[in-house]
Amino acid sequence: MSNGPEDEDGYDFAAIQAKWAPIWEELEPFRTSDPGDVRPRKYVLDMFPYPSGDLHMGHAEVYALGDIVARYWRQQGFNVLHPIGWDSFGLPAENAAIKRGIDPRGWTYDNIAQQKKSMKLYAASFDWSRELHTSDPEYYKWNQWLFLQLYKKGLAYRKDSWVNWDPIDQTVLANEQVLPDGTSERSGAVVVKKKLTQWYFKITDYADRLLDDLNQLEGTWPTKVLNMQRNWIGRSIGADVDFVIEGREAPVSVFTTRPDTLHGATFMVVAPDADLAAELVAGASAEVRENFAAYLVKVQNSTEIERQATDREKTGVFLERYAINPANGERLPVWAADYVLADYGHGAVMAVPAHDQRDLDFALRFDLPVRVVVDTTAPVTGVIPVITPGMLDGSEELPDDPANGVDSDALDPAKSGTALAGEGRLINSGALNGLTKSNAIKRMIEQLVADGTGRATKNYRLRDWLISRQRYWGTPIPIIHGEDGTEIPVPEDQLPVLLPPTDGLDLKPKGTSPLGGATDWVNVVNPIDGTPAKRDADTMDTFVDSSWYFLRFLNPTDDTKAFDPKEADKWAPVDQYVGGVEHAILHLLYARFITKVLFDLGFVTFTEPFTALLNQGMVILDGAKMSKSKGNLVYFTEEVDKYGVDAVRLTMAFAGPPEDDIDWADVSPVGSAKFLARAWRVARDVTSAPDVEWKTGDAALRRVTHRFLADAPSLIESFKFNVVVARMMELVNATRKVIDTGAGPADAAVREAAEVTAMALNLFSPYTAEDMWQRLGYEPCVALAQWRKADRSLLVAESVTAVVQVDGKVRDRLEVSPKISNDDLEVQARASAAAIRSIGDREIVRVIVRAPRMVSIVTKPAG
RNA sequence: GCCCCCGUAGCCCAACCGGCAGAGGCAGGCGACUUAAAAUCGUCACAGUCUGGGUUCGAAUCCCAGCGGGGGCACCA
Repeated sequence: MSNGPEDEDGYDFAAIQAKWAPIWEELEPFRTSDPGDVRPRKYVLDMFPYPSGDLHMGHAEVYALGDIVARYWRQQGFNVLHPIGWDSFGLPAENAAIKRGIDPRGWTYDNIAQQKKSMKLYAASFDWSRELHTSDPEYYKWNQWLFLQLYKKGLAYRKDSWVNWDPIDQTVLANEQVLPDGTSERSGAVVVKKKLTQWYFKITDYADRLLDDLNQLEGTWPTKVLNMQRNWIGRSIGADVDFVIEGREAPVSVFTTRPDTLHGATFMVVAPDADLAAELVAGASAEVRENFAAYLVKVQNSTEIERQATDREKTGVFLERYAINPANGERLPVWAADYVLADYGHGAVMAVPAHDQRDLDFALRFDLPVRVVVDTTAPVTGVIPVITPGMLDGSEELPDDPANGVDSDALDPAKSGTALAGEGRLINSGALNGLTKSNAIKRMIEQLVADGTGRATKNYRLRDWLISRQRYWGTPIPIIHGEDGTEIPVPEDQLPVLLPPTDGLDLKPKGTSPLGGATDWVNVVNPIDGTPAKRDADTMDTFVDSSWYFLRFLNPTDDTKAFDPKEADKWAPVDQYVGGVEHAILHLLYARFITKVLFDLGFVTFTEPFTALLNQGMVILDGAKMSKSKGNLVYFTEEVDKYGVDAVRLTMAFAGPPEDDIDWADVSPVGSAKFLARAWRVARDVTSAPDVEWKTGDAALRRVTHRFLADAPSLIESFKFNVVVARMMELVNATRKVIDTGAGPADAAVREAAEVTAMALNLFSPYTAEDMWQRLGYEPCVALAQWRKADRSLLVAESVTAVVQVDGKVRDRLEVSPKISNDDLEVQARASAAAIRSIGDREIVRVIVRAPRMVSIVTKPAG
């Protein structure tokens, strides 16, 4: 679509863009720096982009939506901080550099230049004076500072552990970077396990707070994200139970969420890759040791995909050892099996096959006993009589277990193959018999505590955050390793530890960090005793960079501190964060964690970084995610060239609720462009002067205008951007009508409507809005014009339609005054001929009146 | 397996606290302007809200069950 051969005074988006971009560049209307500004503050933040090339349609969406919010608050009289920067460390730059034999710096900063150009054209209302790049030493110096703060607190530590290994990128991955199908989020390679010494942040120390503080965000974060985070942290409440192992001094603890079923434990299982398994098998026969060794090799060579296939047959090896059940003294055989995870709980479980499907599958496979200890039929069938509270607290006798008349075979897990996971009452469990599940859990924990063989405890699905990467293009870890293996943190006054130049370095993935090859850089002198020492050659996960960038925007050029706590007090936390749902877990969880650490260290006074969150959906095409490989890409620059910035932005807002995906095949940038032209022509056609008295204008149009002024703010605040656009269209349509077939272009209400349209359009399509504003006789910038208050007297309609229902069906409509009383309305409704007709000879039993909208007459059915 | 979200015209989507199912757009039909077309302007809606129950004077909206679609987590004890 193009503007075509228009009359000389037609709408031309290209000309308008070319006209206003340099003027805004000059005026810098969105710079936020005046310390004397007394307006209330809002910090609106859009997730910063990774510069992987030019902007794409996803960027077009997020920056369109974030800008609506930022511009809105400015018009509402707030001092708005809306910064932008680049998340510019990371693997794609390095991979591109390797492929083309160039420096990742060049690639990265070229892309940033390209994106910046597009972003400026896109006219998001950013404060460009605060622009930052995480790959600048001025930024990553403070990543290193942050690392040292965590290190001092014992929250950054090194451990030797099984890690996720990406065989293509030749680097470790955080759990969060392994996709559900067991492949790498980055390279797509099948992730394997490898034992390596790596740096971790102790996020698990914060698991409870990260979980519990989500409640504070209820209502301002999407429910979906809150649930995803809760799921990810995955807190389980249960108990640790200590089992004595024959021939071993220290008991072995297991974690269980079902301590009530302890009497039903018939064996124990340890993770084959846990140290405990190796220790226990050491005392076994040569044959078993051999079997175990072979099994372990098999387990370690299996991929995440293989391991996670839930329907695969259970495997395991008996270790020829026995554990003693602390509840009843029974001897339980100890097995090693890979359905038990080494890094969850204690890497060992008590197996209760009757009430856990995995344990049952294993028991049936290896012919181990199955003992039912919860009668799951009890509450359902009433086989056990009603249990009174007195019975539960022990003051009354519990009834015997009669369990007769029940088809025991169908319920026997050993025969049915289905574990009994449901509620029920305890049997075969000594003192617990007759108790419900929850009471039995309580009672059992009390008993374990009394015996000193167990305690209530919690476990988390969340693991510590693995932050080291064996790659070049990231923040060097500020640690020096002494010859004797000691870790020496680089003194803060020696930061930043600069990345060495790439000259002479082999960036190709080879399993160890390329920085190790920078001999001059790696080899240093131990700052404590002057002996030879080596720098840590790993770099940090780039999620460290983005976990605190919102604070750096407050004083991005300060080289004396990461951020200014006074500025943080003023601006932070972020009032409105806007970004893609793909960051619902990783980035948001890390940023929340780091914020809590900074709070504990006294650097900030808040515990959650993002007060409100808007997650926009994805831009897709024909129902499918856009991707290069599928060849269904829509290009940002093409769309912007074809339809104009304003039309693309408006389309993003109008497509539907922001959290829904936008199928670019379903929406119409052409339609958006047509609407913009239509709105623009309204402003062009206005012939009255700016000082015309609005009151003299067409009353009906004024009502439309003021209803819009009254409704739009709450719609914007609840992110119903699509509805606001629809309402703008309604306003423009109404104005057009008055110009063409009503009071005409000189009417004051036409000017008022056009001005309001320009102000509102500024949120979505700033170029068109600015041009309209100027044509209406005002100086730039419309973005700084304050939102007008609706005139309340114009909000009341002259008359409203009241409906008359008889037995729930609409039978008549009455035009009434909006101020009509319930009584008057009822009188009118009872007098309605249509109502009387449909009532017939039936008796009216009830009349419900909701003036001025509705009267409901209820009759008694005839006969 | 566990948790969450969504089903309204051909399509994208509205509908405040339960109160006239339609605000807006796309596609389409018709008309005006035009020699004609484009552009522009105007005009046109029996979809009864996925299905079945329930609550209610009244249900797209609340409750239950089911069907369909989407998302997150998952051998996490």
